[in-house]
Amino acid sequence: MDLLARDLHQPELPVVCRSCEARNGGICSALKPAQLAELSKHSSRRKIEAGNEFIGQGESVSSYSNILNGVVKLSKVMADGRQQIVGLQFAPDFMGRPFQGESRMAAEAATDTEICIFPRRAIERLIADIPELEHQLHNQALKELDEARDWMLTLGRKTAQEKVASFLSLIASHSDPEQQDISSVFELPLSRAEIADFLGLTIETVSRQMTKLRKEGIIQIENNRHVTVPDLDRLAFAAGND
Amino acid sequence: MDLLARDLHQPELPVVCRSCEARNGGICSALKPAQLAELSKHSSRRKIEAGNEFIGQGESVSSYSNILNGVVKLSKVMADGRQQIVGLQFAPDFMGRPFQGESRMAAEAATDTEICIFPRRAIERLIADIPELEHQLHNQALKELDEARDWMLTLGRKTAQEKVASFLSLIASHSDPEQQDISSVFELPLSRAEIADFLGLTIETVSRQMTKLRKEGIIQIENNRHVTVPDLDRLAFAAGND
DNA sequence: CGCGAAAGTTGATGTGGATCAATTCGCCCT
DNA sequence: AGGGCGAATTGATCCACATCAACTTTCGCG
Repeated sequence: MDLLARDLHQPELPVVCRSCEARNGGICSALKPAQLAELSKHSSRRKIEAGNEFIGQGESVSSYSNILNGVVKLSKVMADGRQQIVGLQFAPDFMGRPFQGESRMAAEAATDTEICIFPRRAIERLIADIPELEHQLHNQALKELDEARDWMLTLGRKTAQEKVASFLSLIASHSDPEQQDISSVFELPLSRAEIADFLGLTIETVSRQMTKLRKEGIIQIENNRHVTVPDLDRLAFAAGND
Repeated sequence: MDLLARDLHQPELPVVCRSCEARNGGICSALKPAQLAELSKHSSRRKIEAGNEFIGQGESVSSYSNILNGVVKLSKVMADGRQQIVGLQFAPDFMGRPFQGESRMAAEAATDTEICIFPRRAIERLIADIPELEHQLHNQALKELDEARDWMLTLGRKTAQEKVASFLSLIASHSDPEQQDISSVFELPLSRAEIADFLGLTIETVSRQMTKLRKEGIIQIENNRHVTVPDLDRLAFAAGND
């Protein structure tokens, strides 16, 4: 990685993953400065353009990474091409899982994304030394498990309308501008096709339900991607969350 | 727990959770004998009849437990009664999650079940002392996460036929009689209604698809619950796994 | 600025699974 | 064995979402 050298010579980046430290939940926040400095010798920062797959399904994993910004989608594909997105990861999530040789799904940048890459070995050595690090990863796994199970309810039991509203709620809850309690404005990180793959629907049904929500005044959409939600409670209601 | 005293006085149970030790993955297998003896002072064994809910959705969790035998279903319910089973747990899975006050779903015994209960405090104290224990729980969480994501593909993208076949494959893979590679015989741990809630279908559709699989010779069913699969590969094929 | 491709929308029609409605089966109880 | 009841099956019909097809919007690019 030639990016490594560059990062280390920028004075404004004294340690790699300063970004992680700044946010809660990043893997680096469990490390002491000395450990962080050690880790930073082996890590590098990388930009990935929207649409680029960086871990293929069934591929072996030789590195792990923190997401610094952007959205990453995790997906599974069946032999005949049917696809299901099984998770979305936002900064500062940690990706790749220690002590497991190969990925059981594909990871692809949904938006332009920056990640901080750690070689597999370095991470596994650190985990052996620092119990707090495993605790942190364990918590992230539990968080992802909760999200996956919530989504199972959505996939199995909700109507198309509720699914689309649930998706919009999910994205709204991850749009950083400090949790507007009532309203929210954000850019959709996914295309209609990707939303369909996340919700177990077709593009057309997603489009129709978005139009319906728009006509009911629950959302406004500009340029396909820019969404305004005037009343998050109404959206949550449409999503079936009481 | 009056059961506690009883267990401690049975000479054939010198430490609680002997059963866990015997199987791989139980929480006790990470403990040294001394730690196990200590833990056993606070733990107790309990039988739960099929159909009994023992952790309600939104209830606070004051104990954790190992499943010794039987099948436990984890489910979520919407306000209007729609239900989704989000996971099945088999022995020797660990249930309840440390450091998290309340359960986000209900746990109910699907079959008659025996569990070994540990008070919340005892477990959390042990975890602080024994990194290996957290490693073990982390691994279980990752396993459950994989299962949840596999099931998301099933819920979102498979047909009713494939869903039912996927379910039967899942149960077959957990029926202990030493992994018959080609064929398998087992009792269904769930009723048709529960299978429907697991698959995001209705009772009638589950029944029709079972009939169809039966008529195609992929399975045989006796007395509603007793299933014979002469060729597991054919079943896997019907489940959409290539 | 205007062309072209990709993405999204909208409409018409088809269909897999839901819903409604009888039976039939399996099991407990005496 | 027989009666009663919940669970499961089977059939008829319906409808939410898929599919197929045409059209429109957005956006990159010379």
